Amino acid sequence: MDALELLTKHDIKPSLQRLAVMEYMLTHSTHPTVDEVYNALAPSIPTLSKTTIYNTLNLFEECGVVTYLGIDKKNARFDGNTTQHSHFRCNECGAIYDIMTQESGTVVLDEHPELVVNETHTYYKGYCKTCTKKLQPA
Amino acid sequence: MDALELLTKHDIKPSLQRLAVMEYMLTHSTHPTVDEVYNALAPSIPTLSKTTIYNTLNLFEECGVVTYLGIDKKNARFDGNTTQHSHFRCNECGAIYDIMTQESGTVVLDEHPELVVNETHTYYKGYCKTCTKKLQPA
DNA sequence: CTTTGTGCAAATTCTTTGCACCAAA
DNA sequence: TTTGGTGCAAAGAATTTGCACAAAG
Repeated sequence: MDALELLTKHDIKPSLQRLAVMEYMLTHSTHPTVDEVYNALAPSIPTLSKTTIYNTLNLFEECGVVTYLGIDKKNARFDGNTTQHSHFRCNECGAIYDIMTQESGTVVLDEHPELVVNETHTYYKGYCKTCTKKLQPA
Repeated sequence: MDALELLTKHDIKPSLQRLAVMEYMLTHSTHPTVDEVYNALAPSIPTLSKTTIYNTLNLFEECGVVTYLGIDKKNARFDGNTTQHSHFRCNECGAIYDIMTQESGTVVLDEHPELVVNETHTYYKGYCKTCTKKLQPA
């Protein structure tokens, strides 16, 4: 599904800026911050403002077309891939990897059947291959 | 294990302030923010500064005696319970519940055996009993 | 003494808000 | 026109930093 279809499907009016942000999110699985999206798009949209990136990503998140990631203590990160998967973050270099996980249907918490679960987020933290080597040289 | 033992075991010098913060974290499973800890302790330690709470909680987190929770978009939250469990956050009222989960030993990600996993964080988001009722009255 | 923790104030960073202007229906 | 999006500048909030003083060994 391309950017235009996705926005239309969610009743989001497809402005130039919104299409550009959506397109960027769909083609970059880097879990970018607001700044990263802004810096990537600003050259091609000279009048672009960071406020618009905030507006747009917040709107997208409310509509469920991107996901907010709380994995990074400093900045908000967003993921354009809303299919079921989890994330690994390297404590050393900060790189974030996608980890594929099984689709699981409706989640019911055994001990808390009264809690209605809409989203499940799983974050792994540790060290990536490069940083493991760097920190424990042969 | 009490606050003093815990700090000593991690080679953290047990100042008055640090003991008070650790004690608070051990006796309040409310996943408090820096502000909440500060407001709770300030009356009994009149000279207390918020900087000290930041210093202390950051130190504790580095030493692994408290856990940082990225579940709340606005503020950093901390958990004095470092045993294996996950969290549920109500999208409506913001309440955070502990969800007990099975102890699982060393985690190895099937498709990424090269990633060394130190921590696994699972967050559920949805609606708690009270808010479910409120939003869908009989 | 010497090291280390504390706490004030200032600085930084991230994010939101108010408002005027622009664009599209 | 009227509605809604954009973007600037300012405000707001959370967190960090620099530095002087205090405390403990």
